[in-house]
Amino acid sequence: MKLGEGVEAAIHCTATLASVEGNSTMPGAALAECFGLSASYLLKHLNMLTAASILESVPGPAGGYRLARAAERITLLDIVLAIEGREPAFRCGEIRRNGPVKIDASAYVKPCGINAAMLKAERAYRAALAELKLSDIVADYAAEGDPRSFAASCAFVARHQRPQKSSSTPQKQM
Amino acid sequence: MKLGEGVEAAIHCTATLASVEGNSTMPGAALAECFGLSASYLLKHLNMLTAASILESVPGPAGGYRLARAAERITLLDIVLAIEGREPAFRCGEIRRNGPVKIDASAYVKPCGINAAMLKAERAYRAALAELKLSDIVADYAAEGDPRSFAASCAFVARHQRPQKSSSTPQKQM
DNA sequence: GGGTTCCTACTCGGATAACGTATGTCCGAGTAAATCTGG
DNA sequence: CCAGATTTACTCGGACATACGTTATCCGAGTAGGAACCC
Repeated sequence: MKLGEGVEAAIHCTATLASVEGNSTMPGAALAECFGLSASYLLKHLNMLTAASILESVPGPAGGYRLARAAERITLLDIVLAIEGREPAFRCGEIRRNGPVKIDASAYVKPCGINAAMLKAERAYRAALAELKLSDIVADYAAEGDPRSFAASCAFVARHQRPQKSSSTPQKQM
Repeated sequence: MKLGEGVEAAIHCTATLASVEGNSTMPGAALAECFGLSASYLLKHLNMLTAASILESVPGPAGGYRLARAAERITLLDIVLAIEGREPAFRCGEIRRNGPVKIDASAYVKPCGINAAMLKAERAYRAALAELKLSDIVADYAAEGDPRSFAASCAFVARHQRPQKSSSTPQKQM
């Protein structure tokens, strides 16, 4: 049981993007510089987040990434599933059937109890992740984090964010 | 997030070993045959379970594996941690510090909020796994599983278990 | 001077290698049972 | 016939190759901005 390295980067980048104002975007290279990561590799993860409709990408100069929806509607579960895949961590290979004595398939119509137990635990994990909204992460960071690092992050975002010409989404559509 | 293939084998084997009576043992080769696995590779996982004090191994002829303690005192969490390691699935690389602007280390004395959130979810996962006792798995299998496969498993165990010398319950059956 | 056209520079996106971990296999150390031998 | 040492066969344990997945990198497609040019 081990999560990929990209999950951490994805969460940090998503949290950072939650600080950009309006429909401005932030280039992936800036995000990579922000966390000392390889820009080329981070793009892959950001692309996965885009495919999962968590981020939006704007090509061309002054382009970049932006949250696809409000931070209140993004959970850590969304990010983890986007990066690690939606498959359950425990995959039942039905090895109970591979024994030497072959039994009729009708004996295995019921799901494997071990698989059910593991999936039950995993549902608890995902439920806990679904409770954690990105907006809460950012709020906690602003409230309990060190003011110096918070200010530095805000300054970095303000320096690298590129306002859009209201191409796709106007100011606000609430 | 993906669990290794060996976790499934380890749980199945441990559940099977819960059916052997007294202090009898069952060879690893028999367990491998029971689930159609590679014997050489299964030994590695069984060895990990032994190192975690979940199983006991008896060398020599008529040797094999046996539960180190009652099935009521073995949880799925014990097995998963023995195979996958006790490290948390989410490893915080502290990438927040790797930014271009260097800030004094005193700004990072507080733990990373993202790491705290992920660990909180993982605690929920482990707590759910700790609630699942091996005895419950076996009981559910005996109660709700198909009688044919259950009988076949019992017959396989009875055929391959090897009573030990100090056993006070001798059973001679071929 | 204004509008149009072309060019450039910057962005994301996917295809392509290198590394590390998990998987799979092999042979050696150890032990208890069975056997052989001597009394 | 019984006791003891020896042989033996079976077990686990760790060391050695292999395969897959993740990590890391590069180059190409696309777009918007800016500059040059013509009217």
